[in-house]
Amino acid sequence: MARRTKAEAAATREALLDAAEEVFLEKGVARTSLEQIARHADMTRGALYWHFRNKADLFQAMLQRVRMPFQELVEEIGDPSLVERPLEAIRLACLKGFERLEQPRYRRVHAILIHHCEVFGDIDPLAMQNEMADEACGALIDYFGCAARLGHLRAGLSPEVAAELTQAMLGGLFHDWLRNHERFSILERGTVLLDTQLELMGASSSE
Amino acid sequence: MARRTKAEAAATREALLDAAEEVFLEKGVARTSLEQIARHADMTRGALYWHFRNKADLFQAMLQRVRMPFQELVEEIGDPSLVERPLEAIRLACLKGFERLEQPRYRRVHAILIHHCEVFGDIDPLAMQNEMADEACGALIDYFGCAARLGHLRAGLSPEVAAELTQAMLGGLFHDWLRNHERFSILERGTVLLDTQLELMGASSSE
DNA sequence: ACTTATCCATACATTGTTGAATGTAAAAGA
DNA sequence: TCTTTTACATTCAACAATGTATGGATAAGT
Repeated sequence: MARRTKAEAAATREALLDAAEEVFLEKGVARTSLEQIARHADMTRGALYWHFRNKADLFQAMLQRVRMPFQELVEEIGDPSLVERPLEAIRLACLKGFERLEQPRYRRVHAILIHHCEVFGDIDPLAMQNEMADEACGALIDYFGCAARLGHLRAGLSPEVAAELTQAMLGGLFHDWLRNHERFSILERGTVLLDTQLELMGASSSE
Repeated sequence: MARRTKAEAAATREALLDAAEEVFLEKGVARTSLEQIARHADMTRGALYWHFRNKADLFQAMLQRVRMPFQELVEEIGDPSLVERPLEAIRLACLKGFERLEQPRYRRVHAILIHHCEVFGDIDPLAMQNEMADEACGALIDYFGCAARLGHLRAGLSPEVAAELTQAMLGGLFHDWLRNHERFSILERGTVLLDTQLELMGASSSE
């Protein structure tokens, strides 16, 4: 066939990634062949093997479109007064994360990463989940530690336990929602759960 | 080769299931062939196809060895006074669950179900996880509702939210631990997290 | 205008896996 | 003891998926 212009080539690359998301989410990563993905994008495997070296390379490119580190969420809020209210910083960052997750692309890719793929090639999704969890937990420990020094935490509650508790709760909510997002809105339920959890853990005097 | 006695046949069946657990956990379900499983049990695919119809049948048989419904955990405690202390019932049931999960067989199979398999054949692990989650959440709502009627819940905390909070926290802890169990003991961390969470949610007057 | 590199389709060789068919020797049953 | 069934091993046909090699047409560079 005919060669495409650079913009068209970039468009087909995006189309292939979109098709990969949809088919991966529907059939699982292992059970989908590269031909199925290509045909779903109205292309052939030739196009796929031109833009990506193999399935693992395609997968990594798919992930790279939805990176969402915890620190970025806090920085995007851009409220300097949050330094004095670390619990509120956690709350707003999580809410921002919830809003992102409701966008189809973020939701689909994370659902694939967590529920619809196994180890394959040189890709280990569990290692990626570990990295994400470690980074989130580290940030939470920092913020809860700051809250503890400011006296914003309930007496007897260590910042480590508070961070582990919050991270476990958020992770469980995350997994439950990604399993079937039609059941509830993660923004709504996440707001309720996070607010009550933070209120339970916050110092009863101030807050 | 030679035919085995009935006891020996049952032993090879168990050996095949054990081998399936180990290889599934190491390589993922989709990436392991039936030949790899058979060879890991010092057998051939002939033995496997005799005892199981196909991969999905083997998988289901593997799951059937570790069923662990929430209600059974409560009933196994067998303390009738728990009716008046529903929060303590939840606590003891979860601790019993943690102890079970530390047994290698339970840990491995659940790790496979949650982190190392996708949909395949007529088996949908996400549907199974949904069933498990629904059952656990239903039981939690019952117990927290009972606790609310007895005045054991903090004022302003609805039993539904308490149940969702607890289930999300337990689920997150579950997933984190199954991802790599070497990092911490689910019994130890689970005890700490569950105790603090229940204390946070319990009525401050009594308890 | 000419060349070249790009973008993609098509065809082919190779491999891995499945399921079933067949073989077989001993245990169970009579 | 004789037959039948069981519990596997071995072999084979068929397919599905991958990776690569090749071809072709045009956009881009000069």
